[in-house]
Amino acid sequence: MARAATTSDAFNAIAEPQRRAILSALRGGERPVLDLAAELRISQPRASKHLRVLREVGLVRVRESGQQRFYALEADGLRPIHEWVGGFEEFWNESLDRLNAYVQELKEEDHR
Amino acid sequence: MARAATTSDAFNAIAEPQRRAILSALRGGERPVLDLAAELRISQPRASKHLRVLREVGLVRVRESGQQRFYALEADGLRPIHEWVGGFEEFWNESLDRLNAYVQELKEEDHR
DNA sequence: TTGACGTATGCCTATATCGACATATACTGA
DNA sequence: TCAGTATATGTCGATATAGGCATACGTCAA
Repeated sequence: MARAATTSDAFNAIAEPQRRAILSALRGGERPVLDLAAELRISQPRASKHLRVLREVGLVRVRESGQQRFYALEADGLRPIHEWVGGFEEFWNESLDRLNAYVQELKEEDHR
Repeated sequence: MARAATTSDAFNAIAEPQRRAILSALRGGERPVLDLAAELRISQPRASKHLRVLREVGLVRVRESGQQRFYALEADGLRPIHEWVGGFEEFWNESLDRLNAYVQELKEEDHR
């Protein structure tokens, strides 16, 4: 065996920074491919490939209109991730020690 | 250029199912390596390597005790992910259509 | 019908793991 | 000192992308 397939679920889909950027860009509404490619400053083929991955894991949907394809968020797919991560919420460290350490850091940065 | 480095942030760290399993297992408290390897049914070297990745991105910390190393959750590292994903919360689809479809699914499962 | 435009895909190269194994390192007790 | 236990690491083989480029495909306007 070797490296496991990665493009098969939402966890892997959002592991790619540019794919996260695409999802963020789609928060403003559906967008055609070239539009997204331009905003992310990547080639059109690269955009299409990332969009394909996102589509396959159900994070975006497509609407065809003439020669354009408008991609839109399908945010429900992010929900399982939010829930999984949220399961660790009770372990987030909120102690005063931490807070103090943080404040110290800020101070030291100030003095540089 | 080629495939981007993946082991460098929390998003990538949790893209690996076994690493997610390790984090879940650590919710019960710190555990030595062999213990985790046994629970996940993976080899000790594999466990050590996954733990190294998790440590490098700040999702676990180690406490040395004799010849054992106890790994513990450092859940703060998951927080940025929770926040990023939470940013899409407003787009989650809660329409009645959806809910109805879900109820239908449940009914159909019942009739099988 | 033809040419331009918007997208999707196939091919190729470089690289990053995953997993298995063997082995090095470190600590412990006899 | 020495064997035994718990971990970490290096190496090797297989495989999965990311990116770039060329190109196929479908739509539209002239």
